[in-house]
Amino acid sequence: MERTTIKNIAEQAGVSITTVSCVLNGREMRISNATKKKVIKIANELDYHPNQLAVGLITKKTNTIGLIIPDISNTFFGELAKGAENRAAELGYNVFLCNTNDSTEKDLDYLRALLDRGVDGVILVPSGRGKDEKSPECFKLLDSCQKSFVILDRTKTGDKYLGISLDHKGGGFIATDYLIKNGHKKIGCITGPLGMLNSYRRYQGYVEALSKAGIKYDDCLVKEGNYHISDGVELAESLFRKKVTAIFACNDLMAFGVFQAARKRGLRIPEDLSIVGFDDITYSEFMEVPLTTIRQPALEMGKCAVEKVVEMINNPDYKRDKIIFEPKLIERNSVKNIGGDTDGSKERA
Amino acid sequence: MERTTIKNIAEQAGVSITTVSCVLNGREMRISNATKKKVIKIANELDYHPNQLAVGLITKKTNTIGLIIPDISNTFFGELAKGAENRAAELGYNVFLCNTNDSTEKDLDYLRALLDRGVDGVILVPSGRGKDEKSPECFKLLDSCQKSFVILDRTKTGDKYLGISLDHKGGGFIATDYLIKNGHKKIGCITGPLGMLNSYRRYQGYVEALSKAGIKYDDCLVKEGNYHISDGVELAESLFRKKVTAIFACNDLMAFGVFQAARKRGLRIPEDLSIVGFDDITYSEFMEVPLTTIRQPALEMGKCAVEKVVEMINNPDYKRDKIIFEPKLIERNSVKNIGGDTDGSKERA
DNA sequence: CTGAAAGCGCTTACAG
DNA sequence: CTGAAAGCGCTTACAG
Repeated sequence: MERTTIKNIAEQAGVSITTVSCVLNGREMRISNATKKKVIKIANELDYHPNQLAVGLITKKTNTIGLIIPDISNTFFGELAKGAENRAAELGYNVFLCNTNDSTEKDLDYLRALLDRGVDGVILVPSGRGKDEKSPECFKLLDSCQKSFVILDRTKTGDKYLGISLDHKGGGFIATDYLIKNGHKKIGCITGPLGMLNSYRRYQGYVEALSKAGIKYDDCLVKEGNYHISDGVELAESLFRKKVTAIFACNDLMAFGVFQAARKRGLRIPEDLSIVGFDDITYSEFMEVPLTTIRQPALEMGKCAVEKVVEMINNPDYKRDKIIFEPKLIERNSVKNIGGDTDGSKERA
Repeated sequence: MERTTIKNIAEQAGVSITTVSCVLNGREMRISNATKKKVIKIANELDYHPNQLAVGLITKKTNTIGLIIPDISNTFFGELAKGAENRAAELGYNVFLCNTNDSTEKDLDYLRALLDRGVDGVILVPSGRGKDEKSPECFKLLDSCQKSFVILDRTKTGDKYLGISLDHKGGGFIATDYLIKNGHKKIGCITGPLGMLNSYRRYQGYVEALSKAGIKYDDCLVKEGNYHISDGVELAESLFRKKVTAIFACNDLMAFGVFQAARKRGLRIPEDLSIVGFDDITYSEFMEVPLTTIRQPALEMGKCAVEKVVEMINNPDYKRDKIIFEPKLIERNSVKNIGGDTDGSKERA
């Protein structure tokens, strides 16, 4: 069963391939209704589907988008990808998924591969920790390749690209401020890698909330992690020793780690320790004590990313603005009011 | 900056495109070292990368694999996808990710799209609940399209395809048997949709373990869910009323739901209720009480799937066997020994 | 050692 | 209303 081609149809219909192509593509050349019907009928009978390689080669349009992501098994990125993929399908695009394991070298390799495959646009969640070897090359290629692309989540400050991200600083602020409003003064912070801008911004939000409340910043209360559960476990330990009453974990995974460390130490949450996370991944709601956290709308962000690339594809001089999603506090049960002002407070547990 | 083509190189080098193609592809035609070097040098200077659409069109090989999956944001599938994607990259393949939201119609649409794009093989995790409208069409197409493919996870019994899955019945047996060995006799079971073979098999394992232990099967103790956390919450309630001492939840997500329902009811785990899950997703280890569960090696299964398609691609008459991964009991803290025999028991909490 | 030619499956001016 | 021809960017016999 070879695939049927336009040529097969032409032969059976006794017309030229030009005619077949035209009726199948609805070209306006007033083709007689008779041959039009005949061609369509035969095409259906033969279950004709155009070879997209050939179409792409000639039209320079593949209806294909590349999605480069650090770790698809990470729930946050998984939702980003899902949002993107679903929206792409709605808009008639297929997506190439590229998993980089946070290696900028793979960013570059994949970008090349995508370009070689003629994708119409690419969505990039850049790998790495800030000072990456291949990152500059990757962006250079992006600049020169004339393709539509958007930087998702891990945008750079002041860059000239269409970037989609969250107000991470605002998120860090809200999280810390909420803790402060609940009477906490000795607040630990487990950050992500500070070389990554988003991590740094969350940390800045923490600093700013402290400062605004007139609480003296203490560097000993800040620990740099790497967004893994294990970091939460380890770094929480040293924070416990400093007698913090609350911890702002810069992602939910590390917050889970804190839960675990607390359990081991016999600390009850939120009675003995309050926690706020960041991301609001699906599982946060189902932890032993449902986690209060800052929500990132991952699904919508992924969706937005493909909408933007597609807009750029259809309109090459589309304005490359920045799209900043709003962080949102999701109040659950991991924070205890230990005597702050009443607004924003919440008694439970 | 147009992409450089083979023609550009040929012009600059003053040779034919045939020559360029040959040296770049290492064809054995004893091309003089001089022109060989010249061509390569120019190709590098111009940063030449072959247009894969053209290559694919002519060679009928795209080094591309389609991966059709029900829900990429589900941790289990996310890991499957990650394993697949990483291994594909190692083997020189790019993957098209297709997210079906468990719709067989999308299975079919995507399969068509993949075929139109000339993928060399496809990995399918079929959608649906058993009695699906589009499922037969999808398999018919798979049969007739002459492509290498493997059915992953949701294999059908007795089908003639290369299927990769787990011994689900064995897993259900191990889970239930473990509960029995820990002295439980009144064991509830929250199943997946029984129209899905894998779900049914897990349930069969439960039935078999009961029977082997001489415990009378009670249909009131079995509730059919849909693998969502919410199912766990709801169905656990009715099981509590039946006074079960243990619950086998047929996936970890529903086990999380049971945790939540138990919490609401003031039931302690494992003191008042023992639970065993299925899948061993990342988060299970970090629940309030680390979940005892049956592990599915998702990463390896994804990896295996691409290895098999690639083998089939390279060797069209590759034997289409079945690959069955072994389920493995992961003992953690959600089961209490209430007086069973000592082997397999575990005192904690 | 090298090139002209055909062709992969399509689209699109252009000419009847 | 319809078709011959050129061409997308490549590969591969085939002929020198």
